[in-house]
Formats: sequence, structure tokens, C-alpha cells
Amino acid sequence: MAIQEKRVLATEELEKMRHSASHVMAEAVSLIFPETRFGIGPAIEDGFYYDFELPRPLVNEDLPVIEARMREIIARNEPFIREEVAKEEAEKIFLAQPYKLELIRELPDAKVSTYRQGAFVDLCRGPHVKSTGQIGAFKLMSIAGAYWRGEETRPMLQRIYGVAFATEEQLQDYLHKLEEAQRRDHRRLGKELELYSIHDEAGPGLVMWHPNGAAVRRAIEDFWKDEHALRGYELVYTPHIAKVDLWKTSGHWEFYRENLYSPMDIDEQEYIVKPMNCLGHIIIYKTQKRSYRDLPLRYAELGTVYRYERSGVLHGLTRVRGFTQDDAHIFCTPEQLEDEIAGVVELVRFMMKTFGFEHYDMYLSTRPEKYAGSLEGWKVATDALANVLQRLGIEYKVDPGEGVFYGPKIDTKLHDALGREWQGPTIQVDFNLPQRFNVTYVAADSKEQQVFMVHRAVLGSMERFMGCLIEHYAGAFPAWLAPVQAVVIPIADRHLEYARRVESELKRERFRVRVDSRSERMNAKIREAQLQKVPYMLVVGDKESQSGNVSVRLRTGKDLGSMSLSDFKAKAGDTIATRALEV
RNA sequence: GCCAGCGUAGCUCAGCGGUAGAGCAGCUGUUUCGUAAACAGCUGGCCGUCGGUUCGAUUCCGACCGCUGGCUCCA
Repeated sequence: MAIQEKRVLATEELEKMRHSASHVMAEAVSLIFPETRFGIGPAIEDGFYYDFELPRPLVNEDLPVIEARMREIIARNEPFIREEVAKEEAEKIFLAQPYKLELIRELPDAKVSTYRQGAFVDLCRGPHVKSTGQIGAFKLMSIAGAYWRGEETRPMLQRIYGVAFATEEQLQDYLHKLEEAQRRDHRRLGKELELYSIHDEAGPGLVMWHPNGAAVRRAIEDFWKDEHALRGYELVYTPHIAKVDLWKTSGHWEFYRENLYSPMDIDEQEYIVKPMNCLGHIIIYKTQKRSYRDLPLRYAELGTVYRYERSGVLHGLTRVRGFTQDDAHIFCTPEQLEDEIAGVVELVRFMMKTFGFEHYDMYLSTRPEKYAGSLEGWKVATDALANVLQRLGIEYKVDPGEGVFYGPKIDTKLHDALGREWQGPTIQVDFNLPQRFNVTYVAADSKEQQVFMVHRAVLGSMERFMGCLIEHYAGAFPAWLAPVQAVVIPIADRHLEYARRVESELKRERFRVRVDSRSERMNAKIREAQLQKVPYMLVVGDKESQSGNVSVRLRTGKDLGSMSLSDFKAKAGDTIATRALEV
């Protein structure tokens, strides 16, 4: 507990220092551009930023110049001086600063506070460090455009991002971590490991899965299907296009229009490509009159959907225009709702553990501004989600207004090996679509009741999840997921025949294996397999081909020495079957 | 969509107002090798697309397309 408090204190100090650094940066910018209009400049994770309206666009070469000015200000060790002034007084001080004036007018109190260091004054609640000399190691990182107050309709200001830490050593650590993140970037590894590609000529945001990526994806999908069958889900398939009327009934046409692709004309009927899988599942449900005895019904589908995403937001595998959700819809009675949600949460935990995500946070997202359905319905659904989280003793935060238009949801954010957050599993309660499509069951009293629907995805989408996995594992997939699990490396051409025997014997047992038959030296073949992060390298030379052995090298560099092929099959087979995270 | 930067061989990247280069990969030979790169030769480019300036544009300017970092929005 004491340690916890200390850490909070430390981060408060750090935040103060970062915020102070942003003021110093603002002063530096004002020295270079006296006509600067200032936006806001808060501390953020790892650093700070400040938004400016400037007479010309910034270029990267400006950053060292601004940094140099900042160092001068820091060297002068100017004190930060807090002053409280009446609003009218503040409006005079910031007469030439329209953005500051806007902020002053919105503040509720009669007095506002300002902070001054040297000749620079800023409207600010504080707190700050005592003087500029207390600012630690920092570095200006990048320039970006940012809308004033985050609103698309307001002017775009220029933002400078910086990072700041208490010591130079911590700053260096951070910069190294950044380099490591670049090394793990799934877009880079996707190319190097030949997992997938995206092409201008086919369209941005549309993924081509190459054999290697497809092998990983298939391993995940097979596992996913087995686990769902085990938990009472039934697999279904639904078409990629459907009449637009369906989406008008559902509310997507009204609430989700900007993400839908334009209708296409088929026999004078308008069809659209599906942005979600739920409607198909509803239709399947409705093909029969359902009794309460049939419920819950759990329909699962690896369903590919297409959503329009604005061009600037596309990013590798994590933000695309066509993606496959690991989707399922649970139809249940109100009484079953909480147990069903709990079941999904358990499945989520199991999946996260299997893939090696130890840390994740859950968020309860509540009713957004644009919503469908009654307030009463929203309350029931939101309470159900909250109750389950409490019942299972899961700590969570509330994300107000972040729900989907048809219902509230639990979102899960994963922390990968570098501690970065990824949007992962999502569980949504929906009372709205059942109403719109009149989805019912016959209750014990033989009256028709409306079902509750739970939409859920435990991985999110195959694309985003694989992007996350690639970075989490740095491309070195656990053996059960590795695109190529073993490479057989003949030392000389005369060992090729034996190598092929090893290959076919392993293939028969469903190992993903291949022979490196190139006319290369063994060292080159090992290097190639290392770079491709193949878990097992099976070196075969004179000794092995005579004894029926393989010499096993792990991608960790460890040499396990010679063993019989059946010993290898048992050993590697176990690692694969148990989905061990380490080879 | 908005702001800024970028786009040269399959990949990573030099270059430049006078018509294009390296390493790796690929191909062809030679080499047959014991745990992270054998050697030699060869091939490979509407310098993102379209337009403008110029005697001449891969180079300068503009538009468009795409990518990167952000903003806004999301699985």
C-alpha cells in the first residue's frame, strides 16, 4: 500500500514536471514566433504537448531550434509564479489570445489563475514545479495537426509532442522502448515474415493473407471453433450482402450510415455489403418459433464485414475496411442474461490466458448521444453488465457515452509485451434489435416474450488481433501458431533424401514443416530459419541419416543435440498440443 | 476527411535541372560444407499517376492516388 502511494506521488510529480515542460516549450515558441496564439498544453502519458496557431507550418528542423531555446530557459531556472486574477483582468492579459479568452469565459469561477515564468504568462490551473530548472530530461518528438478542442469544425492548430522524464537514463530507456516497438511493428514484420500485404491496386484497408499469415490465422480459427463448440455455441454462415431494407429496420441506416458502403443494384433491389453479422443470425433464429426451453441459443460465425473508414485512419492490420469478426450472438431470456454474460467473460479470460496476455483492463461503456431504444431498456442492459463484473470481482472503469447505438458494452483493453494497450474483446447487450425485428420466445406461461441478445467478440477481429499478436510475440509465434513449425536443414545435398523422409513423416503427423533444399551452407539455412523465427530447426547430416535422428536447434539458439525422430515428435507435439507459449 | 512529412529495382536505401546507383533478394555457374550470411557472373527501374515550368524534369511547381506521424472516428 505504501509503495502504491509512493508511486502515485511520483507520477504526480512527473505530471507536474511534464506540464511545466509544456509551458517552457510555449515560451520557447513565443520567442521564435511572437505572434503565436496559444491553445492548450497538458501533460500526457510519457510527456506533454502544446497546441499553437503559428504564422507558418512547422517543419522537423524547427524542433531542435525550439529545444535549444527550452534549454536556455531551463538553465535560467526561472521560478513559476502563480497569480490569481479576476476574470476581467485575465481577459485584458490575454487580449490577443482568442483561444485563451474562450477558455476564460467558460470557467465557472470569478477568479482564474495564471502562471508566469520569465516573460511568459499562461492561463493555467497548475500545479507546476518550483522553477524551470527542475525540469528533467526531455525531447521534442513530433509535429501534428490537432483540431482546437478536438472538434472537427474548429480550426486546426499545430501540436508539438514532447516526452519528459525525471532522469536522462529514463528518457533513454523510453527511446529504446520506442525502437523496440518499431522493431516489432506488425507492418514491418508482416512483410519480413510474409504474413500479409495490402495493395493500392486492390484498395487501401483490404488485406491479402499470404500462406504464412493464413497458416497462423487458421490455427487460431481452428482453436476458436473447437472452444466455441465446447461451450455450447453453434457455428453458422451468413451471406456478405443483404437488402438495404434490413439495415433500415435495424437502425444501421439511420445511426451507422457513415460506415456503410453505397448500395448496389441487383434486379432493381438495393443491396449493401454487411457491416455486421447480427442480422443474419436474427433471421436464422426467427425461422422457428422458439420456446424458453430452447434458450439460450448461441450462434457463432467468423463473419467478414466491410465498413467505410476515413482514409486517414487506416493502419496496417489494426484499422482496415474489410475484416473478420470472431462474432457470436446469444439469444436468451432476461433471467439468463447475467449468466450468459458471465460465461462470455470467462471465455474472454481463457482466451487471453492462452495467447499470453496477462494484463487487461475492462471498461463499461454506457449510452451514447445517438442511441436507439428506451431509457428503461438501457438501464436493464447496463445494470446486467455491471452486475456481472461486480459478481466476478472484476475491477472496471466506466466509459460514459461510449456504448454502441443499440446497447451498452464491456470493452477489454489488452496490454502487450511492451505494455501498450490494444482494443480487444467486446461484449454488448442488445434489447433494441430484438424489438425492431420482433425476436421472441414462448415463455413458460405460453406468452410471447422478447429475447435479449448479447453480441460479443472475444478476439475482436482476426485482423486486429493478429496485428496485436505479431507485436506481442515480436513475430516469434508460439509453436502451435507458427506458420512453419520446423525446418529440416540437410548439411549437404547427399542428405536431401533423408531430409525429405523426415519432412513427410512429420507432415503425416500434421506438423507444419518444410525442407530447406537450397544449395547453401548449413549456416546460411540456420540464419534464414532464425530470421523467419521458426521454432525448430532439424539439422540432418551423415550421423543423423544413419541413426534415424534429427539434431534439434531451437530458435532461442539452444542446441538440444541429436534425438530420435520419435522423441522429437513427442517433445514438439506436446509443446504444440498444450499451446505452450515458450518453445 | 483535416494538418505535416514522404513516395527511386521484389526489399532496405543513396542520388540529382543534362536522362539512374549500392547492398540484400532473384537467376546461372562453381562449392557439399556440423549450428546466424561460400565465391563468381548476370538479370532487374514509365524515379507513385496526371498536368505545368524548362531546350531538357526522376530532380522545380500544382493536382490526384497511396503511405507515415497526429487530430477526429473505431473491431
